[in-house]
Amino acid sequence: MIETTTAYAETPEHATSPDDMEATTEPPGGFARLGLSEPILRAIAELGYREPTPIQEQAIPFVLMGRDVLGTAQTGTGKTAGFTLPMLDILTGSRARARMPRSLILEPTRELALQVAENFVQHGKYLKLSHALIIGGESMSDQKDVLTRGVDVLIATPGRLLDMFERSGILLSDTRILVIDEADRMLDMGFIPDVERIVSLLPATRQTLFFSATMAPEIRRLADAFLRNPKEIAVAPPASVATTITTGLVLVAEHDKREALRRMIRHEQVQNALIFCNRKRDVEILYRSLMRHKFSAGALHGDMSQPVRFATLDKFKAGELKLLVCSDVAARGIDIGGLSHVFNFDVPHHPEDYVHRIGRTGRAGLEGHAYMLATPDDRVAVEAIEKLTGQPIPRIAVEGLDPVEWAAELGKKRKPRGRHGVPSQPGAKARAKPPASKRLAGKPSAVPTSEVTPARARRSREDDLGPGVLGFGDEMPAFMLVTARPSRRRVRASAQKQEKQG
DNA sequence: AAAAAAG
Repeated sequence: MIETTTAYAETPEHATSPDDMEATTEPPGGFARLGLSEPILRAIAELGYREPTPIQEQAIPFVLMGRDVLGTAQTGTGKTAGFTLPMLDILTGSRARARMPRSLILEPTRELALQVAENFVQHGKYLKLSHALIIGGESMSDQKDVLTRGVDVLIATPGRLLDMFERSGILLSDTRILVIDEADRMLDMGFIPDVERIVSLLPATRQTLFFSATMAPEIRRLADAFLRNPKEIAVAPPASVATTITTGLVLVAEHDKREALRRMIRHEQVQNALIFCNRKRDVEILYRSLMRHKFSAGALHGDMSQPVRFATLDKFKAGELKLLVCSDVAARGIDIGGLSHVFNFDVPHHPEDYVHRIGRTGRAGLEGHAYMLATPDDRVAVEAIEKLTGQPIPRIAVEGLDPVEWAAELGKKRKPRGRHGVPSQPGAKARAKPPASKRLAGKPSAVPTSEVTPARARRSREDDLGPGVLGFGDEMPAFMLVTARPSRRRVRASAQKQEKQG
């Protein structure tokens, strides 16, 4: 791997300003002004925090006052410290009783829960507070043991928390601080009934902090139900694309996607990148493909075991992995410092997901890059994204790939599939021909057949399926490799089927 | 259309 060595404009001596000197020895003035106590100021000074971010500046004093807070903010705005720091301050001084956590933080994903827990450990370094992480996929008895000893802060995903409650492992009657984080995502994922149930188990007299990246009407209704006279705080307009992110869109044929991605990765100065796929199985396929091509890559999606999920994320954060192929499990919240690139290998179906995905880069004022691959079928989804963000995504070209154009409007529909994702057998005659609209459209074929050489097609398939169609060796009949469009998928599917059987 | 979270 070739590392680009940058000539630094400043020598280390020049970089050490009086400001830096002061910050390492004394609490940062900005945070002290917010009313945080000395042990917390010391911890955050050691972490290198200088000045509070806007959300911290606005939220911390009100949380310390015991007010409810309704915050519109995404991760990367310093939101987490905005609630952990004052919570630590409030909780310090008295002790937790067995199985009666004094505060509860609800997170939509396990990775986010872990991240918040790490924040508590760092920020509470000089305090004697305990926490428990209550999430699925890991030993319940270990989690129970911690709870029995008594915890000040419980950080949980809703499913496991309720499970634990039903098994009488937890009493929530003394939980006087509640944080609902990433409320919009909880809503998207259908967790709201669980959240409502959990809230009903908490005392009515409590302090509630409610955060969401957007404040859609449904979210606001929830906030109204959970909060009392909240202080409202907003720091980032929803659905905006930060100006520090360079975006680009590559229109490419389906079978060229992996090749296009590899070329982009090699061409760009990629420090570390998230690569999003829409489906878990595509995460696996792309991950294996990148490994075969000797990239430093890992994979992350919700069907992987929890220890592997955390271990992979750790490695990626530590820089041991350069690329992380992932599903939308990583689209929101996960805070990875200095991510240079986000690649959307698939166009997300929900335009908001695009905003969340690319929001993983271009953070903390650093330059970010967000490139997306689109196939001719993705036109509608791309237009929806551009409409939402109000910014067209500049079209960029990747050298050496077949030029393609958007599919005709009526041709965008996917062919219905038979059971198990395998197209119905040829007997279903309606499917043997392209839709009439396509034949009549008069557009040039998206991929000129003459340019799809058997070698190219074979390479593409091998990338996908390993050895290719079994039984033909290198003498595979040309018709199986390049024919009219509708059959390509069928050939692949049958090859896949053959491989499974053989 | 699919992802996440309780197994």
